[in-house]
Amino acid sequence: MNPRPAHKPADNVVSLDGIKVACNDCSLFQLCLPVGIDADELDELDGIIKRRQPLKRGEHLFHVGSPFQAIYAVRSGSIKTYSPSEDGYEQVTGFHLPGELLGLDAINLMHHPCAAKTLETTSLCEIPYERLEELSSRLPGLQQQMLKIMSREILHDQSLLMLLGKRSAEERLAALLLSLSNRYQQRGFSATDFYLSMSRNDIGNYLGLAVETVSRLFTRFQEEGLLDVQRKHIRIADMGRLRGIANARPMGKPYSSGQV
Amino acid sequence: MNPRPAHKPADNVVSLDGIKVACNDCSLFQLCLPVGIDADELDELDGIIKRRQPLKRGEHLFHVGSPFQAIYAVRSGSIKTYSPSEDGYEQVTGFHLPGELLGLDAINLMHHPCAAKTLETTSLCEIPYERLEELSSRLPGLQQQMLKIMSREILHDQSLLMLLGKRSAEERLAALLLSLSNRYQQRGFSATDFYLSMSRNDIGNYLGLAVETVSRLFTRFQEEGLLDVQRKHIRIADMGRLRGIANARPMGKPYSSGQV
DNA sequence: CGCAATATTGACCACTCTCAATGAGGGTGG
DNA sequence: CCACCCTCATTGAGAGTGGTCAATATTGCG
Repeated sequence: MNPRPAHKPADNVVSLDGIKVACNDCSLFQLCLPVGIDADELDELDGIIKRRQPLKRGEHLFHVGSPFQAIYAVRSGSIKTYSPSEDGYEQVTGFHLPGELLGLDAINLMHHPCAAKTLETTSLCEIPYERLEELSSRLPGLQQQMLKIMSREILHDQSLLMLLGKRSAEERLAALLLSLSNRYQQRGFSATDFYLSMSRNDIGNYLGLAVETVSRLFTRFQEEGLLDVQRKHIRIADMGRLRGIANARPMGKPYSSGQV
Repeated sequence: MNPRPAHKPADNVVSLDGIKVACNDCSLFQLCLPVGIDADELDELDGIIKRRQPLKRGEHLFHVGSPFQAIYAVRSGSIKTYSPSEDGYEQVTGFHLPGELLGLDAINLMHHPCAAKTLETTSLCEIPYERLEELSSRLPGLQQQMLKIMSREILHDQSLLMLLGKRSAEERLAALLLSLSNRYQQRGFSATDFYLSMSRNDIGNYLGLAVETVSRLFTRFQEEGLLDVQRKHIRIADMGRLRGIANARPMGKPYSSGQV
């Protein structure tokens, strides 16, 4: 598994060696990789997965309120999820890179609480939820795995909460860049060199910052030698210092959690 | 189900009519109430639930890193969950009222990513996860219900994200008060009259605000005739206007989500 | 080549944080 | 039963981060 030199748009098809082809092909290692699923079961899972035609940039995978029929795994490209409130105001709730799942937040009410839109040309796998449910009721390993993935999602949201609640603007941006870096690296891409498929606007929205602030931060980081920024192409020049910023002690007082 | 006049500390034992006693007793209607579980199955579920002795204010239910063995349902009292990072800095991630579950975020890694601490005398039910897993592999209805609950948790976190990312201080506090109001009302307590079991410090931390800001907001809301505040005792005097504040258009620009 | 969308940069200002002091409860011990 | 202490809550004054508004670049696309 030699890292590609850089992640470029439309160049980010996942491949993971040592994992069953079927699963691999579909970026479903989140469901399959961990323990608890054997070869036969994997074939079964593979059987219910549909490959979809790639979506072009800016197309919607689903809208708010769409009936929930399937969860999706990104094969290549990237997707943003966002929940529009009234009047065109939105909150971007996540960016989904190859190998990552989306749609889990729809299980509760059986319709999508957020919309999903491609940030570039994107291909996906579709996993019909009904059949997944049926399958997982027969395969305890799969069921456990589902719960774990959901749980991980909760964890992710909670770390984001920490980010929005207690971090300064530069800490937030640093954290996002490191998150993307890690996630690309996990998929076999370069950790220091990648393209941002999302706009500055999306980044600002996601991090709870104004676009202008994001822009200023990118230039500042560049000036300070942390990054090489060329529009959407990012090179992390000083990973160590970037980590230092992202992991800085949150603002606010040390907060002694109370009495007793 | 006649609403109690006000929720007071140690007065908030849940009771829901029309639901099986066993389940009712244990505030587990989240697992049982919705479709998909019949009487026999409910007895089985009831069988694995343990009642615990009440915890006193300030006691921990679990710490960060504690091995995950059970999920918990609050019967009476209230609990805060928080994830300490290094050096005593914390992020309060949630307040859990009677009838609500906690511990779901531990399923992924099998240890608790956050700590749970009682805000007052609190009694709980304990549901051993191993046995719940085993049971839910036999009862498809229960399994579905588990997924739904997890999914709801994700939803909840996402609305919090919106709150922290795009809302002004007063919108955040208004939203929290309304959330508590709704949750108390759902459990049969007064929607306009309740006690805050958490400190101003906890509130500020949860909402990403300084304690002083929270305090100032309470006095301002009082002056404006929205609330009657007497320390921890809150009476919502103008529910309509409070809703107006909480649902105000988020700050920032209307955000036209991009091209295409 | 020109328009439209996106990004960058600057000036100004407001919201909220920080620091600091005071006030109010709640518990403990004399 | 009251004095004392400790924690929590409130209030004020000042400062700073990040938002708003506005003008200018840059890019991409038809």
